Amino acid sequence: MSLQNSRSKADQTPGFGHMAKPETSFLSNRRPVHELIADSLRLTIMAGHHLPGERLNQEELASFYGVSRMPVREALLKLQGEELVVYSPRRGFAVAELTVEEVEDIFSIRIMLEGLATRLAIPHMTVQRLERIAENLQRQQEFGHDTDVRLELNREFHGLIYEAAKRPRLVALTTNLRNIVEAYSRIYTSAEGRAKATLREHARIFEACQHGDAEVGERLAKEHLQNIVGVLVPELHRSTVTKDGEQDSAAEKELAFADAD
Amino acid sequence: MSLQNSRSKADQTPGFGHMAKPETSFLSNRRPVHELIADSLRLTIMAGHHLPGERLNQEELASFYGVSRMPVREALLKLQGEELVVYSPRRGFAVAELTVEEVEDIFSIRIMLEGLATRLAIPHMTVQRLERIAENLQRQQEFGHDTDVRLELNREFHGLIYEAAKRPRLVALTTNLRNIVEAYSRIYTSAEGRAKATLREHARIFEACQHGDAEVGERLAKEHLQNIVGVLVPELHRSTVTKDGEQDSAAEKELAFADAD
DNA sequence: TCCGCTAAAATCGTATCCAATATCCAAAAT
DNA sequence: ATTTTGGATATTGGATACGATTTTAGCGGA
Repeated sequence: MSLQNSRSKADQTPGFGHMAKPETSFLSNRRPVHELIADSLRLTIMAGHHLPGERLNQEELASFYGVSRMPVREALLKLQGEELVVYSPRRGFAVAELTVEEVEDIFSIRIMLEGLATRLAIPHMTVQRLERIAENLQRQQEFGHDTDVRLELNREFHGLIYEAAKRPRLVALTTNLRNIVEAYSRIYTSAEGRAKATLREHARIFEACQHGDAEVGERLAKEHLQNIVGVLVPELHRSTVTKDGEQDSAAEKELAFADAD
Repeated sequence: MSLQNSRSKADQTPGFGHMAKPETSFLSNRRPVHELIADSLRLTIMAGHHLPGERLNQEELASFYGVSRMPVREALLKLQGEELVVYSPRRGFAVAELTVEEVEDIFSIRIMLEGLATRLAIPHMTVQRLERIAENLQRQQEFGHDTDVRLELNREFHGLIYEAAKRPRLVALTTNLRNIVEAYSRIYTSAEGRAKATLREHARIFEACQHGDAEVGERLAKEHLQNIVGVLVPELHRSTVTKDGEQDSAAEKELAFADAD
């Protein structure tokens, strides 16, 4: 399991604007414990530290975080709303498990929404934003060896673009959809040569942003995601379907995830 | 506040398939209390019985439902994940309040997603499903006078179509987006002559389903939603912006919602 | 191997308690 | 008359303890 995590970049409380709090070291923070736990759990699930299907024992989590069960339950409920965990009465919570079809489903939605977001964003590009994106691309080249860092930079890259669209709901949705499939995307990012291809595709999207060409940007963004599905889906099929067409055991699934890291 | 509500048609627990429970009269049900409360609150918010921005007092809700505060808080957390309520630390929960821009944002997403869902659904239409849709249309003509019933039938109509697309995630997303703007849609549905226009548009979408014409169906579904925004957005502007360009007070907003019912 | 039974564990909810923080209203000051 | 301040009150966030119910796991036997 992950260590205590205090970075709240992934903070997506949709409601009131209440920020500018001096961030402290986890349990001494002003934010409610259930939010900190929700954020931490979200990140560990996205990072694949909790495997899909894994049961989430409330007592265990409570003692791990050093809190009572109540804020843990609250955090889990919130994550249920985000569809990162599933809930079954009297059986509790488990990390959401996606079929290959659901992954495809979600990606096809992402293709539409992120294509739209890119197209809407490009006309609003400022010099400052382009600089920040360029700097992100630089870091992608430098530090893209570690999967965790690469995915983090990836989120930031697309986030910087989509933000410019000035469509908070659209951005929130794409973020959520990305979160849901993030654990599965790790399989893709470790695939042969895809890291380099991703970098190339990002660079071309950036060029479209520079040139202000919204149509091209949209097309490239869509193709980018399409390429990911194209590699990811066969890989998922390969790692979750045995010769007799049955699902893998949890152990084999764990293996598939382990070698993706 | 609304009475205790036991219809769980809008039940959209995304996780495990755990249905087929004999529905009883609210608190004597087997389902966890926090789920029942979440469902009830979701419906009352969608019905506009809790106005946007209204604070949701936990103690009050607990005593209203005759339970302790814990399941109420859990229900609120879940609804926060669905973006039907917003949360602010130490201040609690309030019904989510959308700006006109956010309503437009959400509708433009709905147009894409529901257009896609309609197109994908039409090739999978069965005779049984077409019959059910036809029967729904019949009821729309008969019982469409009451806004609540009309919106319920509306949900069912589109739900029946989208279901056929066999894309559970896509359907779940459209359902959620619809839920979020439902309270605001009430303003639209009460607008002059829109009820009849909606019926006509539904009938034409149904014809496209019958003829198996996916492209036409998609176009009609999109136009249908576009027509709704076209009426709704000016109406929202009219009812939330004063002559000097400032926001209305809560009292005036309540009025605007009241005459929409 | 496959049942069926029992024991252990986990969930769900109540009740109660307390600290921290908002909220509200009245008094004071500008 | 409006704004500011102060303090009482209400509400939230969380701990803790307890009980009821339900899963789950283990184990012995056919």
